[in-house]
Amino acid sequence: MSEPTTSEPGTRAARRAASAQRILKAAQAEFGEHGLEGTTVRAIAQRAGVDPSLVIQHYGSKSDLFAIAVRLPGESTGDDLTGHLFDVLDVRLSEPPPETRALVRSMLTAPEATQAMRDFLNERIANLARASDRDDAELRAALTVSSILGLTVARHFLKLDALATEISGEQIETVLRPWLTAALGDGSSDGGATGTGPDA
Amino acid sequence: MSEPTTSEPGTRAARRAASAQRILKAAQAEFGEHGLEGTTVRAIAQRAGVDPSLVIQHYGSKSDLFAIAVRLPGESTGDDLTGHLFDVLDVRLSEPPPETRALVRSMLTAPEATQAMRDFLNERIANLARASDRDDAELRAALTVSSILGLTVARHFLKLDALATEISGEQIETVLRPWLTAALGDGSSDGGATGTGPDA
DNA sequence: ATGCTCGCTCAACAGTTGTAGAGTCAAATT
DNA sequence: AATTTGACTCTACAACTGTTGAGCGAGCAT
Repeated sequence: MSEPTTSEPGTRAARRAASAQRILKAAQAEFGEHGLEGTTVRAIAQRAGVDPSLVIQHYGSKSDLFAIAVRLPGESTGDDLTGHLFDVLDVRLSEPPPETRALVRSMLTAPEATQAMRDFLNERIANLARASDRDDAELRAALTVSSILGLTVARHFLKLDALATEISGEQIETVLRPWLTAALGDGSSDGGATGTGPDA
Repeated sequence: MSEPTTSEPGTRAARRAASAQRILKAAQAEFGEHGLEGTTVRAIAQRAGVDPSLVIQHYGSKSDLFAIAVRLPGESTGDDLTGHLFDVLDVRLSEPPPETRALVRSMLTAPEATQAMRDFLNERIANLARASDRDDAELRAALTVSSILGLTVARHFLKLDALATEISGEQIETVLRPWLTAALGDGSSDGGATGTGPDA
């Protein structure tokens, strides 16, 4: 009686949206652990506590769900994507968000993920290179971004001993940041360590 | 009449060995392109020009074949493994060997490959760190190795624009090597460059 | 030449996969 | 209260997976 008719979030449509979200979260987690090919629709459904066919009903297909779970960028300039890899570096390196985990996990085996990662990193490199006037700026930017990628993989996916989750923290940033900034701006044969002057 | 009895490589056993090798090469190529889960025994067989069941007859199972195709190190100190990742850096960065491709491709999705990669890189880091006396030597070694890993992934698997196969060559090494050596030996806040003394 | 050996293929199976369609039951509408 | 809606589950299917065992046919020893 109290509420109008159609599209107001009441109980049935809200529950449906909640289901969709639960499925999406489950999918991100599962994709992030086992990759696109490694995760089954049934596993996602079980994790979300629903029937496998409901997953399809909601998202059309496993591939579509993956694309959404990973937020494949269309061709945007990357406004909210500016973080994605770099807040893993800039802010603090604790744990990558689920979407990033899902994307990185599949980037070597799923063509869609490879393409998405390639696009993302290419753009990131171009942005970085644009800030420098060196002639090898692009190569240096690529090396920088590659290093960050390697660090993410080594730390959060391979879980190397020296980069264990608890051991490091911001110690990594302390060592890495001047390294990277030097690599971007400073030449190899040039003399001065002209970094931004990090605290001792 | 001319030849003895049993194990001399004549025509039938030699052909068998040749088949085994052809299967192995096909497996490495296929694993290197699509990863462990992404490649089917049938695809390997077709590439080798044999029946799928022969693949199993030769190598027992798909997992066993993968382990051999990737040469999972048991616990050895890594004598011939010293190359594997570093000759991709040191010698010249053209194309990783098939075994490396197969291993890297699956390292994020196949637990066996993850473990193998982890072991390999951990040991590599330990070796590198042992050559320095800094207290953060291990962390710096890990960062160095991670960078190389990231570069390999970005260049040969993601095929980033700025690291395209033809564009770079040894230019990458020119830029990267002093960068890495500096990162290993030289501190950001410390004054003295007490490293091994890079040329130029 | 004859019988045996054995590298290889054929056919098949049991399990798993993504996905479609019919059916169910509670909630919303009248 | 009766009816319709629609979110969800059940059942099923066709395709594909790794793997097995029987059988074929060429190479070997006698």
